[in-house]
Amino acid sequence: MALEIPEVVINRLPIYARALAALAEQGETVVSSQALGQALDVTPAQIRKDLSYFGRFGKQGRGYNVPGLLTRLREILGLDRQWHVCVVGVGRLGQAIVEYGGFGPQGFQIVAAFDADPAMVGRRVGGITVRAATELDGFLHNNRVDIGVVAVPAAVAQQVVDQLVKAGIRAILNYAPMTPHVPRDISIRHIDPVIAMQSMTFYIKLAEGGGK
Amino acid sequence: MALEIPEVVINRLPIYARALAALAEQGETVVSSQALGQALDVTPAQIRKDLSYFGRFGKQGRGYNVPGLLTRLREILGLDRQWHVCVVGVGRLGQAIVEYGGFGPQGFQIVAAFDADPAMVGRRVGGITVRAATELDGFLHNNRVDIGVVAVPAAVAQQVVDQLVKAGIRAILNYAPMTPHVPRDISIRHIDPVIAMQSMTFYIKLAEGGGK
DNA sequence: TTCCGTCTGTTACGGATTTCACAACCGGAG
DNA sequence: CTCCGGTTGTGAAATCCGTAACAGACGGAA
Ligand SMILES: NC(=O)c1ccc[n+]([C@@H]2O[C@H](COP(=O)([O-])OP(=O)(O)OC[C@H]3O[C@@H](n4cnc5c(N)ncnc54)[C@H](O)[C@@H]3O)[C@@H](O)[C@H]2O)c1
Ligand SMILES: NC(=O)c1ccc[n+]([C@@H]2O[C@H](COP(=O)([O-])OP(=O)(O)OC[C@H]3O[C@@H](n4cnc5c(N)ncnc54)[C@H](O)[C@@H]3O)[C@@H](O)[C@H]2O)c1
Repeated sequence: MALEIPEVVINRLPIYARALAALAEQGETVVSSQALGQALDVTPAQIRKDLSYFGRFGKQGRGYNVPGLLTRLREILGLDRQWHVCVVGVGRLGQAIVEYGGFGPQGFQIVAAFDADPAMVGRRVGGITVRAATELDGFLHNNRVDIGVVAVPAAVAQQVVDQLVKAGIRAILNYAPMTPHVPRDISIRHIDPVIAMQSMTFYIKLAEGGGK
Repeated sequence: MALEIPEVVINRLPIYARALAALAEQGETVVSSQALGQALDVTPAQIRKDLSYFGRFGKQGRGYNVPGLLTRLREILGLDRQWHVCVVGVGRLGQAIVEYGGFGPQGFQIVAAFDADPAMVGRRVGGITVRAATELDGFLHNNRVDIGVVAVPAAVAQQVVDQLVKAGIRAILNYAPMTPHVPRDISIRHIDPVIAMQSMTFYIKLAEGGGK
């Protein structure tokens, strides 16, 4: 609406929302920025400033209304709708993703899965039927799909991403161990446990004494 | 050695290393910061600055020696050693992690897996035998384990993290959808596809026109 | 050897992000 | 009704980070 909102702020909002959901489940009705910050290892000022980009949700002397703030955050992030997701690559990882029960309850509905391997096509995985990779373009043009999950080998990931982008996908979740190129107006996030570990080893080594 | 190196810089190094490994495999022997930056969607200045924290690895007029820089980065990150990893929680996700062939070649050896479910204990998964969760403490005290992977339900994740930390683990890769509390000298990274999607929806919504 | 185009390492700058600090505010106690 | 402990929202200050720019170095051409 008004300001340009820093991307780091947007990236923190889902964390806040998740914590608020947990508090709501415990029956908490109000929370201060201090209490929330303590739970999330974030400074209270950070939380207040982040939220202030979007409005004034708290009450001085009290804190924030838990269900109220949760609802607002969900509106801001667009989590009050259903999002359509497709998965490309139904190998080991792709199957695990399709079968994972954690997306649906959060509003991310897996509406299709594609694989290039004829042996995979037609099989039912986690309630949906695997389609041929050749059907990808057609499907995306005839159905609204918001987010594409890329779970193919790195060697073909760029090609798959290009297909998704050309077909009008707005966001990509990439599991392949490479950095695909996407236009600036497409969101992309990477999930890579190896990369995550490889930055932690630096600090382990440092703690051991920097040297050997 | 000298300066305090920003964590963002450390987090980018594995990405550089991965790209260099790909170039090396293609037989490339030199690369400029410009070329590398183009491949990774990072500015050349960023790459040069990042590397300059650690030394002078390039040659003016030429660029960087690919295998040489890769070797140096691997040394800096500690990727020239073998790291011992344990997995806690061998459910769907934990099994997929243990069976995933992508860790070993990168020097991350899964040396043990633990589960609280008696039905799971004793089974062989991906070449290792699942141990009882009660053995966790003992195992960690008798064996060097560098990194713990947490793949248990969110409700018990904090408890598992506490156990790992108390037993002297230095780094944790957390797959549970919550933010466990860890001491400042322990590294932790989170992998959560739902959170990743939940920040992208903000931008999809924005692109659709901010409104509806 | 000299010249030229290229590319690094580094410093200086500016923008982005976080932290600080406090006025304004809230609701309850007395 | 007033006071008080507690907490927000927010500018200003401080810090962190990325970008720009250029001197100096390199290798090849001639
Ligand atoms: N980030 C993670 O946590 C993680 C974990 C495991 C694997 N991975 C990565 O995910 C990817 C898949 O891993 P995996 O273990 O499932 O591999 P896999 O070989 O089991 O599965 C890959 C699947 O992609 C299919 N495929 C190939 N080309 C395709 C195309 N053009 N269109 C559609 N489908 C195509 C193959 O037929 C296969 O079924 C790899 O890049 C791997 O490195 C990531
Ligand atoms: N980040 C992701 O990509 C991703 C994907 C799927 C699941 N998850 C998360 O990972 C976790 C595991 O998911 P899942 O689908 O494998 O669930 P799951 O129920 O199949 O497996 C959980 C396992 O943990 C074991 N366990 C429970 N308490 C334990 C303890 N104290 N010590 C050791 N083991 C214990 C259980 O016996 C079970 O085998 C969940 O928190 C889930 O939300 C994350």
